[in-house]
Amino acid sequence: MRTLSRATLGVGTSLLPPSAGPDGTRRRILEVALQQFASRGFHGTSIRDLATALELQPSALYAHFPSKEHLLAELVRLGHEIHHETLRTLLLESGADPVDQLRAVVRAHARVHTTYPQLAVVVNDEMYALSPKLIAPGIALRNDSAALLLQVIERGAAMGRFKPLNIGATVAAIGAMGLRIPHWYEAGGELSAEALAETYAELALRMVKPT
Amino acid sequence: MRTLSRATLGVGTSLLPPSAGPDGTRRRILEVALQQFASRGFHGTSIRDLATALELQPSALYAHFPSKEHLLAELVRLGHEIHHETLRTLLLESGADPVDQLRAVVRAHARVHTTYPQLAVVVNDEMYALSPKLIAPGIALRNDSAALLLQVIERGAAMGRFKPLNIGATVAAIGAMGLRIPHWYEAGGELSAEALAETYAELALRMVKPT
Amino acid sequence: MRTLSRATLGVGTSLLPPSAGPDGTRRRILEVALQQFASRGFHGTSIRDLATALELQPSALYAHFPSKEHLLAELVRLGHEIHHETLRTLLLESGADPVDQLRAVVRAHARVHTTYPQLAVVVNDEMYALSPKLIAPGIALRNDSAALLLQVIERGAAMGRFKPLNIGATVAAIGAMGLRIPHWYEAGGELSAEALAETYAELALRMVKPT
Amino acid sequence: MRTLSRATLGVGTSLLPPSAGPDGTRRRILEVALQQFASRGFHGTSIRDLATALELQPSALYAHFPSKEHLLAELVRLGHEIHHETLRTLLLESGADPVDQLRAVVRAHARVHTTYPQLAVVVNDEMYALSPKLIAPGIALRNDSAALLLQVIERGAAMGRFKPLNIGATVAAIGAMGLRIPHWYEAGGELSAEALAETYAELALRMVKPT
DNA sequence: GATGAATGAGCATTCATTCAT
DNA sequence: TATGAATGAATGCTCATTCAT
Repeated sequence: MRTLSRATLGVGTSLLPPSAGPDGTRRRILEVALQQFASRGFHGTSIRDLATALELQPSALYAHFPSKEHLLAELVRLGHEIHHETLRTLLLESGADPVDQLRAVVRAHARVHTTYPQLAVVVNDEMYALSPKLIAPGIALRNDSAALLLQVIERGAAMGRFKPLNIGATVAAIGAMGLRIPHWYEAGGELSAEALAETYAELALRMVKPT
Repeated sequence: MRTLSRATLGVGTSLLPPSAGPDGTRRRILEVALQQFASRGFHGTSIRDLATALELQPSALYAHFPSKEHLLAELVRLGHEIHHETLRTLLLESGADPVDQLRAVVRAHARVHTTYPQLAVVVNDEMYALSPKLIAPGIALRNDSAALLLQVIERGAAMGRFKPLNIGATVAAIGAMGLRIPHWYEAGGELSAEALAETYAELALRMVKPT
Repeated sequence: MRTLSRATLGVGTSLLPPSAGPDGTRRRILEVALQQFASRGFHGTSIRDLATALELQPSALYAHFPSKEHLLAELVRLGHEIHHETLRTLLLESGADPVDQLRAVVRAHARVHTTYPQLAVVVNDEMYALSPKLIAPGIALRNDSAALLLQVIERGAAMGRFKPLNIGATVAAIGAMGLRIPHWYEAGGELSAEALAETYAELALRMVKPT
Repeated sequence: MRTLSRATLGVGTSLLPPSAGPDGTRRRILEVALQQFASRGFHGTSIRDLATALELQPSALYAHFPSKEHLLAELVRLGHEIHHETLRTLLLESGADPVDQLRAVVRAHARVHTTYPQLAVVVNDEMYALSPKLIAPGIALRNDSAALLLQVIERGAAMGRFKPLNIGATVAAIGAMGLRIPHWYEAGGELSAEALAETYAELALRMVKPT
């Protein structure tokens, strides 16, 4: 029995970043897998489902990926890569002021989730379908991103610019705000992605109550 | 190959609320299913997995539930029930002040997620594995809860007690904070559930910048 | 494309010894597998082939054996067991005379191969399809049997009753004579199984040139 | 899971006779196929296995052989050819004495099996994977060889030089001795191929008890 | 309530083979 | 000659579920 999709994920935006590789069957497979894993889950999507959507025989996929799990692993890798990359880039552009830095990190976090919502869903909700070996690099990158946010807030607190409550809980809360975006935000609606990012940055600043 | 569980979900707390029914095989099945659906997902858990953990034959489960999907439906129903019940109770106790009301709602939201983390995970992440018919009541309850939070904030804003930014985004953000708790919070750690609830209530108040 | 069977293996005799277990689906599966592995080989026989011959669904076999390989392992185990058992029994009955002993061993070896030809074929030709773990006990039993024949001849030689040429080669030759029986001998033909066993015993005696 | 090879087949000797054709990809394919068919069986070896060992793509093999089965057929043909050729040659050199003739035939039989053990294994154990059409010439050649041995013994018996027991069983036994050589004989061990051939010839003579 | 044998559909994956390049 | 992408059938096996006992 077919069930409801997880959410109406933004259509029309490109599903994958350019770093996913050049057009061709390999990229098509990644895109179809991304869409289906995001809406029906990894275990809820069969190789036949993918093949049908691709108008290919199931066996043809194996010329491009050694297994269904490797397909997921590649998507998770891409998702972590674009997330990490975006955070790093915007943070570097933001200067030394903790307020600007926090704004930059939260904005980046939000923008990644509005730009690549399916990728974010797969990374966050389906990553655990991977075997320990394939999951490890993802866990590491995720911890890196949390650490980055933590350092920004701790530095701001040390400088007296932030008055955070429990820092760990605050970091978790700010992270969570972005993580859930793909589950409710609709691209093309009345709230633009840029406005959402700006709002979330402002909310984060309020959470650490800067002067 | 067995894979990592979704998170180290709090062990030792009772998995299900008393409303799940009296002890017995039926309750044991619900508890095992809750644990496995939460850690491996609905599609990632087989009836045989459940039966093995229960030291029962797969066919024995069918004396208690008509299908695997009904098992999930019952868990989702219980999760929504306890969530709604908790919110309603704490809100009724909070009086008319929007600040107290917001504090009550956020506290309740957090406490549900620290008390029944697996149930929260199943409700939020696995609900979409249900067929449209079984999913509808859950969607309705969820919208109710969001509406409740929205009303509290709008009333506070109208009374001049809150100065929210975009209200929809704020409601989503506050909801998200609680939803992610089961994925990182460890019961018995240095942060007590009560302290976390208090912290999240305070963060929410900061987000709407009350006077 | 279906190919010729390995040989027209004796039909009408019971395929498996009583030690294979009581009648029922499990035994039927073993018998069908034995027949097909013997004639088309382990890799040339599919689970669907077995299921078709059994008038069962492929999945039904898995209630009785955990895998196709375990099915083969059980047949190999039975084959080694009956071989070892037969040799041991006849040898014990034969008294202390090396001539009688050699006669007993060779007769037993021949009789096993005329009585359970399919089992012998599977043991000898398909055993190597097993993984190292499952193959080990079979290798051990086989070496035991060879050692037994070796000891009889060596003792006879030490007593001056036998004048063997190279003992290792002689043991191999006597073993080989029996091993090939299922590939040419036809039960019910003009040569009775008993006469064949007697002839082979005599040939073995000639090979060690007893007085 | 990779499994044990059928036996430690003599390495270092040339796998194929010169008649297999000149060096080049075609011969390399034949050699690799011979090795793998001998150790894992025809059905247990895939075109991909061969291609991997050859460091070639699976499709590349089809420039040299029309199908996997034709590859096997060519190996079987070569095996029968070399066997028949060796028997014929040594028999022609042996003169008219039945004792010399039997010695020659058994020696030739043994030498073929020590010189081309993999080829012998493929011919004897895998021939039945061929379709009836491709298998027929092999069966014929094999019967010719048996007939040749039979005639030598019958002639010797008629001349009073041999006192065989049941002739059919004796022929089968002598044939079997050679056939099993690849399964136990190790080239380079303490027993030389020549010594083994000599021993087997002597054993055969003892079996027919020549004066 | 629970079991054990069975079903029929579906699973991920591998097979030998083809074909345009 | 060789490749890389593809096919279509088949592989061993697992799935949720049923049913007589």
